Amino acid sequence: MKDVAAHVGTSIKSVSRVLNGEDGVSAATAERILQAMAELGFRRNDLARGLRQSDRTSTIGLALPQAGTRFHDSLVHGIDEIARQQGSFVLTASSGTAARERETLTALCSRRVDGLIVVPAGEDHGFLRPEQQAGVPVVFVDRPPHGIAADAVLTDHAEGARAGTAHLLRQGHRRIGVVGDDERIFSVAERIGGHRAALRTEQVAYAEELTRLGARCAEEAMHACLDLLGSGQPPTALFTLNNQCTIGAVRALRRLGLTRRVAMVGFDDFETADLIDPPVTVISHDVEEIGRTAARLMFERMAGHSPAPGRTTLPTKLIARGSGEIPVVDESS
Amino acid sequence: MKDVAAHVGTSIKSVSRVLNGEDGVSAATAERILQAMAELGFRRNDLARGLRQSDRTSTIGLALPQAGTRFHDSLVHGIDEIARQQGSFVLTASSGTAARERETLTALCSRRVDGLIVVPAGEDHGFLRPEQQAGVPVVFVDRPPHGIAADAVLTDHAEGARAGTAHLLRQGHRRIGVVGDDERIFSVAERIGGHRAALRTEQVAYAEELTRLGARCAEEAMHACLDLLGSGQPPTALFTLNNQCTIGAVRALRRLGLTRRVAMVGFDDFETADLIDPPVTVISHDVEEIGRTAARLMFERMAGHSPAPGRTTLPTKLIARGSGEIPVVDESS
DNA sequence: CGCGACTACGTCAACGTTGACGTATACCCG
DNA sequence: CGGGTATACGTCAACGTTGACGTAGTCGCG
Repeated sequence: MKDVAAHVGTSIKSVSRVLNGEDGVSAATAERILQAMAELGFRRNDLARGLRQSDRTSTIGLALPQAGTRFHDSLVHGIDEIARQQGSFVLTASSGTAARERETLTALCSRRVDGLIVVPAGEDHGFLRPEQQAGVPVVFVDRPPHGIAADAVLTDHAEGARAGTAHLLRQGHRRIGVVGDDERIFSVAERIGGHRAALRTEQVAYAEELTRLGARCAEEAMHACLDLLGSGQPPTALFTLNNQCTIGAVRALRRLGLTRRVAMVGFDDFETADLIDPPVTVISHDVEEIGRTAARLMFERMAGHSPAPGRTTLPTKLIARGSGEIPVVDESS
Repeated sequence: MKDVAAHVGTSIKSVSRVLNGEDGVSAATAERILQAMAELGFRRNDLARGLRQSDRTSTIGLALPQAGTRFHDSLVHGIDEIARQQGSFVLTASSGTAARERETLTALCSRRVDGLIVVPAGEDHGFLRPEQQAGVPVVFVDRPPHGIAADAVLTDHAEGARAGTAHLLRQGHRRIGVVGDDERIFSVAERIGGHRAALRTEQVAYAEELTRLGARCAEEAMHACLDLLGSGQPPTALFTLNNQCTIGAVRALRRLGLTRRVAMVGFDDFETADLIDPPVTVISHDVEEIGRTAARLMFERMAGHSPAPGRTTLPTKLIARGSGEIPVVDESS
C-alpha cells in the first residue's frame, strides 16, 4: 500500500479509502490509485486487516479426524455451501488421532477463525473454553462435546439402528450379524445401542458371537463377514454399521453366493446402492444437511444469537430397496 | 501476550521467548509464564506472526470449482496428506463459476497463502502473475494454465479415452455412444479427442448422433442414455466420460434390460464398480496421487527449487471387469 | 467579510508478534 | 581489579491496515 501511495504521490490512507470504497477521495485521485494498484499487482493483506481484534477474519475452522471419507466429504459440502453464502472461507485441518487433535484445534484458533466446527477425535475439549469465551462459537458434529458446553449436531444413530434392526426382525430374522468399526467411536456405540434396543423390544437375545467390530475399511469388513458367515451358526441377516462395512458385506455375500439368501440392511446410504443386486436397503441420513445445520448454528452465534447450547438431532430414513426384505431361509430345518 | 507479561510482571519479549522455545529465560520465569498462559487461556495470534512479509503463514490455498465432488474429494485427500507432512494448513475455497474464480483466488492470496493449488474454472489466470513473482508458487491441476507460466499436473485424458475406446473396438463395436459433461471442460474435450483418435486408428467414422454431451449429473446422463439407446440405430457400446455419467448409464441400461447386451467402459473408477452386474470396466486414474504430486511440486518450489514450469501427466489404467468385454450383438441382422 | 460546513486529503496510533539491539548483573580469568 | 563474556532480561521498530482525529482549502450564506 505504501508503494502504491508513493507511486501515485498520495498518502497511504487515500489508498486505503479507495480500497474500501470510502468517500473523501476525488474521482481523479481514485482513478490514479486504482491504476497504480493494477500496475503494481497490489493485493491487500487481509491478515493485517484482521489484526485489530474486533475485526472478523471471514474464516471458519473445520477440524476433521481425516479428510477424504465419504461422511466428511458430504459434510464439507454442506458447510461450504453455508460458508460461501456468508462470505467466509473454510480453513480445514485434519486432526487425525486424538493426540494431534488439540494441537490442530489450537492451530486453527491461533489463526483467529471466527468460528469452529469440530468433528471430535479426542475425549475432552475443555481446552476450547477460552476461545468460546472470547466469542468464537464452537459447534460439534456427529459426537457430543465433553468438558465444554457447546452446540452439537448429531444423527439419531440409535433410532436409525433400531429401525433398521426392527425391519429385519419383521422379516422374521432372529440371528442378525452386526459388522462395524470400533465401538469406541460414538456413532458406532450409539448404533449398536439402537440395534440392541430393537432386539429387546422383540425379546430376541443379543448374540455376542454374531457381532464383529473394529472393521475400519471395506476390506476388513469383508473378512469379518466371511468369518461370520462361515461360522457354525451363521446369521440369516446382516446389519452393517457404516457404508464401508456395507460394501465389504456385499463383497463377502458375493463371494459366498449368498446375496439372495442373507438379508442385509446397512447404515449410511451410498450412491450406487440401487445398482447392486439385490439393491441395498439402507438407513440414510442427510450428511450435507448436518453440515449446513452446524454451519448455520455457528453463523447465528457469530451474529449475536446466544441461546443455551443444545443438541440438534437429525432423523434417519429407512430406504427399502430389496436386500433388507429377504425373508429368513432356515438352513437347519 | 501483553496480559500474560503483566500478569507475571515481566516483559512481553520474555513471553515471546518462552513461546518460541528460545533461551535467555530462566527456568523459574519460564515456569511462571507458562502458568500464566494456561490461566489466561492465552493463544498466540498467528496472523500477527505472519505479518512480517518474510515469514510463512504455513497455509496453502486450494481453489476448487466446487467442493464435494468425488474427484475433488480424492484430490483434497492427497493434497492434505502432503500438506500435513509439511505442517501446513489447507485453506479451501470454492471458486464456483469462472466469474467468481478471480475473486476467490485473490481472496486466498490476500490471506497470504504460501502457495496455491488451482483447479481452474476460468479462462485466464494472468492475474496471478504478481503473486507468482512475489514468490508464491502456483500449481494447476487437471487443466493447463492460460496466461501464466506455471506447473500443471494433469491426467492423460486423451490416452485413457483412446485406450478405453480401443478396448471396445477390439470387441468389435463400431457404434459407440458417448455420454459426458460439457465439452468446454478441458478434461471432457481431451477425452473426446482421445476417443476420436482411437476411432480414426481403426478407420471407424465418428458419429455425431451417438454423442450426448452436457450431462452434469447421473440423472441427466441417464436420460441422455435412454434417449441414445431408444433411437433408431442405437449404439452397441457406451463410453462414458466420467463416473457420474457411468452411473447414469448403468441406470439406463438397467431400465432397458440391456446391461448384458450393451458394452460399457467408463472414465473414472468408483468404489462399487465391482459390485454392479456386470462389473464395470473403467479407465482409472489415481486422483489422490494427482493431489500429492501437485502439493509436492508446490512445496518444492516453496523450498527454493525453481526449474522451468512444466506439465506432469499421470497415466491412466484400464481395469477390465466385465461390462467392457461384452461382444457386439447386432440387432439388425 | 466572517463563520460554519464541507471536501479532500494527511498523521498517528494501534492491532500482536518478533528481529535487532541495548543493558544490568554476575562471574571468570589473568 | 580491569576486561571480557555469559545470562537474563528489556526496548524499540516494523510488518500492513484502518479508526480516530487533524487540517488546509473551498464554498455558501447572512
